[in-house]
Amino acid sequence: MNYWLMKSEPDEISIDDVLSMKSVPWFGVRNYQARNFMRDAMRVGDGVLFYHSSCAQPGIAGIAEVSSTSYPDHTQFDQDSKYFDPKATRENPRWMMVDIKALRKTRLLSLAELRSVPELASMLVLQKGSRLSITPVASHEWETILAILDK
DNA sequence: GCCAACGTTGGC
DNA sequence: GCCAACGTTGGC
Repeated sequence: MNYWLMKSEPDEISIDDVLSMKSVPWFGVRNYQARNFMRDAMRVGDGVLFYHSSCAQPGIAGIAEVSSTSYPDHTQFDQDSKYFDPKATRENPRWMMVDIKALRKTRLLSLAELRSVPELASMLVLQKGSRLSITPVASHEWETILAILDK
């Protein structure tokens, strides 16, 4: 079992939005590293820290899980989508996605608070210049965060 | 809105 | 394969 942190702009999809649905297809990822994580490493049941980014209060907003293996992101074929990719074909899809299922909303564990916890200093999302929308989370980081949230 | 940091593109 | 130019991310 692996753990992940996945960023979402709450203006687009917030933890409340995801909670209101059984599962959501994580379309629109257009970064190879992030795609490779979904395609090669994600398994059904993997834990997900749902992170709100590009907003007034960035931070972890909920807990989710991976609910499907990867499959082609249909928006790459849709000319009307902002995620359309003219170089992608149905025979050779370039972008993949998984489904995500929200488990619960948490209190907002802010970026500032994450930075204040020494055990979490290794988190990829906290590294300088980190922009990846999907990053692996070490099991000790996952457990530390759950312990903080359950306190 | 600013801007540092990063990823991608494309000419050579 | 190099690398400058460009576009994007995302905190502040």
